[in-house]
Formats: sequence, structure tokens, C-alpha cells
Amino acid sequence: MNTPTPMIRLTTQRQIILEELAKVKTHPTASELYDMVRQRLPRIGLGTVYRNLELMAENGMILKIEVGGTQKRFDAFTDPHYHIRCSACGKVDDMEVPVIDELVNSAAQNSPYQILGHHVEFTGVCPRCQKKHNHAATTH
Amino acid sequence: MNTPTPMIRLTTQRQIILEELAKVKTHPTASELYDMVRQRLPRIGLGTVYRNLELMAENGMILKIEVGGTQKRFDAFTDPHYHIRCSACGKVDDMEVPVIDELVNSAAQNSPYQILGHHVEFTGVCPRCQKKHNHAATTH
DNA sequence: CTGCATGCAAACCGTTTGCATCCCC
DNA sequence: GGGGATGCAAACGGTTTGCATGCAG
Repeated sequence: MNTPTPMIRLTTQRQIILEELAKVKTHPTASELYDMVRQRLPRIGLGTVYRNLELMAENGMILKIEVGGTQKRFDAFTDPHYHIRCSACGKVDDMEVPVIDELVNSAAQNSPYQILGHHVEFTGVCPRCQKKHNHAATTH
Repeated sequence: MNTPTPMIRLTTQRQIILEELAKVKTHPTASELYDMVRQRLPRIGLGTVYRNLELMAENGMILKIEVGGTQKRFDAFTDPHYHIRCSACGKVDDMEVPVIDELVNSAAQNSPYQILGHHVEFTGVCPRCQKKHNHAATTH
């Protein structure tokens, strides 16, 4: 009924953005990605990166993660999954928790909205920041 | 063990911000709230609103909703609950779905993070925008 | 009287956009 | 040759911050 993926031309820039994004598991922000891509395409513009990330997200080629924090993040791993963000350093990791269809079903029944999707974001402290914090606590 | 609520002084500005926020169920943004508060405190500064919202969120007096979309939204109803955002108009509503503790438990066991909390954000189309869209679809 | 809180305005940061040029079909 | 894609830079919108003043304790 609806066509989720209109299909877009794969320009050099798009290809390289995609490749660089796929290389990492860190859910980079647009400007982090910009830095990565610039090592291979020094003249690429930041606007191009933004435009193409947006486009590729619309086409389901990548995932746009709009979670807490100020910046959007992107993920080349498009299977549905959840995320966790470190409240101390802002790092975002994948969350190894089964996606719960029950949530969506329950939502669909209890809401007048037409449900399109859902996302779960956990917040917590990453191992690295836990260490820092413990150290600080026992030190002061 | 940890003190979640340091406690802050309740100035006139803070009180009125809190009251105005409690009045509505719309999860207003900072500047929407600014407009509301300004009707009672015409000389209040936007910075004051931001500063105090941030402060009150830290103290658990209100809920800061950092979901998709660009702006943060705030909620005087602090009991844990989920939200749904209309992908067409950006409106945010409470979601009448039971909070799933199982999610947090499962997360705690499968992640090296120290889990602090979680939030579920559904996306969908609100009834109002559904109407608009249907109308547009049958019209064009 | 002392310090936190405020109003105001400027700065900031991430993102978007207008436009001239470029390149692919 | 034409239309979309790009690079560049300026604009934008939301948020934060520096600073002088005000006010409560």
C-alpha cells in the first residue's frame, strides 16, 4: 500500500558515507561522520553529509537515532533494536534486548494514534564511566 | 545510597513555571512554557525558564522528555510513563501502556551498563493528522 | 551583607538552506 | 543539454552563558 523506499541514486559521496558508517559500531553523529568521510573525500561539504544522511534514513538504508542528548546519531545496522546512552559521556551502544512486539500491539489498542513504530532508549552508566565515578568517590 | 534530590529554593519564577506546566497535559517546549509564564510574569527571561526547567528536572520535580524532534519537552507528571509523538505535527501525548519492568530487568542482565532508567517513545500519526492525510489522499 | 537568582543580550552549536557550479544520464 | 547532487557559506532555531543588577535570607 505505501512505498517505504523510493530508491535513490548511489553517488560517490553517498557510498562513502555509507561505508564509513558501516565500519563503526559507535552510532556517530553527523559531524563525527563528516570527519571520517573527509579523510577520503577532503572536499565534501558538511551540508552534503547532512542531506544524505537524512535521505538515506528516509529510504531505510540507515537508521536515524533521535534519542536524548542534543545531536542525532546514525546507525548502519537497520534491524530493529534498542539503544542505551551513557548519561555521563553520551556514548550510545546497542542494547541486547529482544524487541517487544507486545509493546506495539498494546499501544495500537490503547491509543487513537496510528502507530508507526517505537524505540526504547535506556539510560545508564557505561563501564568506563562507572570506573571513573567509583574512583572519584573513593578518592575525594 | 545516592541522593537524587538535592533540594532547591522555590522562587516566584520557579513556582509559576511549575504551576503553568502542571496546568497543561501537552508536554510543552521551553519556549511554549515561556509564553505561558510571561502572561503572569511579563519580565521573566527565556534564560530563566531554561535554567529552572533544567534544575527542576535534575531534582525530579518535573520530567524532561528528550525524544525525537528537535526540542526538549517537559512534563509535570513525573510518574513513569511512555510517550507518543506524531510524526506529522510533532505533538506529544502520554501513552496509555503499562510500564514494563521486565524490560529493565532483561536489560540489566544483558548489559555491562549500570541501568538507570528507560523510556519508550512511539511514533505515529495523531487522529487529527490522520484526517488531514486521508482528506489529502482522496482529494489530490 | 552575601550569594544565589534574575533579566538581558550575546554567543554557541547543530542543522538547514540558497545558490552557483558540477557531473551524470 | 537538463536535472539532480555537490561545495560553500550564510542563515536559522533552540539552548546556553556572561554579566550587571536585584532580592531573599
